[in-house]
Amino acid sequence: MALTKADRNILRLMQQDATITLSELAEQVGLSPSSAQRRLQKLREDKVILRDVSIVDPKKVGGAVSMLVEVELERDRPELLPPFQRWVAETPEVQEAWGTSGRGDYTLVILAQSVDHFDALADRMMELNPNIRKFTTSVVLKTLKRGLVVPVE
Amino acid sequence: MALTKADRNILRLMQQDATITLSELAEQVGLSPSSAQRRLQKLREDKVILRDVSIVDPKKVGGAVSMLVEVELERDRPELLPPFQRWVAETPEVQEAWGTSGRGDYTLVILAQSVDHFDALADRMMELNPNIRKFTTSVVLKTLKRGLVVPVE
DNA sequence: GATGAAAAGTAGTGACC
DNA sequence: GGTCACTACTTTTCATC
Repeated sequence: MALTKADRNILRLMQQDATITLSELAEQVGLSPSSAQRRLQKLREDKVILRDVSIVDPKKVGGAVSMLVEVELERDRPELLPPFQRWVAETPEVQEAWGTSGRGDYTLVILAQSVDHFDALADRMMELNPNIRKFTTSVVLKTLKRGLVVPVE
Repeated sequence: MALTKADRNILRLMQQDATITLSELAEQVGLSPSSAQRRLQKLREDKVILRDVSIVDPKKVGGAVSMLVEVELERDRPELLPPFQRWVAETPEVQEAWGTSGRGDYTLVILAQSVDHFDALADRMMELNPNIRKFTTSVVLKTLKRGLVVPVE
C-alpha cells in the first residue's frame, strides 16, 4: 500500500477535480491512461480515496446559516454518549463533529436554513440529549475556507 | 434557477456518490438519462454544484493530527486582516476556517502530520500574523462526522 | 509486478422530436 | 422532457519490460 509519486499526484489532482478524465490525469502524472486507471482503482480499493462527491453551494439551496457549536457533556453519564453520537450521525444539519480535548468536549458545525431553524434544532438537541450540560454557539459571519483536502506532500 | 424535485434528488445523490452514472441517476430521479444530464449540467453552470472531488483518508497518507484552533485577532489593526486571510487560503494544512461572532474571532481546522508539525505551523502562523492576540488549541481525539453535505429537503 | 497499446464495451453528449 | 445517433471515455486484453 506504499504510495508512489504518481499515486500522490493522482490524489492531489483528484482532490481538486474528480471529473478529470483518465487521459488528462495520465498526462499530468506521466503515465498511460490504463496505468493511471489501475492506480486510481487501487487507491479506491485500499480506501485511500474514500469516495467521490459533489460539493453543493448551501446558499443556492435555500437559506444558509452556519453555526459552530461547542457542547459540554456530563462526564459521569457515559451511557448517554452513544445516543449523542447517533444523534450527530443522523442529523443532516450537523455537517461535521469532533470530540476534543480542552473545554468544550465536542465541536459541531451546523448548517441550518435560518436562525429559527437553528433554534428549533438546538431545542431538539437538548431535549434528546439530557447529558448536555451546556453549549455555546458562535454564528459564522464569514466562511474563509471549506474543504476536506488532505495535503499530499 | 428554481430547483425542481428532480434537481433536489440529483443533489442529494451526487453528494453521496458523484461516480454514479447518468443512467443510474436518471432511474433514481425518474427521468431519462439525457434529461438527468441536462439537469446536472445546469446545476454545474449555475454553481449549485461547485465542483466534484475525491475524499482522501488522511490516515492513509502519512500522519494525521487534527486540531481545532480558535484565533483572536487585534481588532484595531484591520489592515492585517487580508494577510491573515491570505495565509489561511495558502496554507494547505488549514482545511477549514470561519470568522465567527463571539469569543474567538476565527476558528480553524488544522490537519498536520504530527504534533511537531503542528507546533512548527503554529509558530509560523504567529510569526506571519502579528495581529494574532492569542489562540487556543483543541486536539481532536475523535472525528465523529466529516463532510460538506448540504441537506436538501 | 507493473506498464503501454489497442480492442471492446459503456457512458456522456447533442440534435431533433 | 424523451429518443436516438454520435462521440468520448473507460475497461479489459494482451504483449512487453
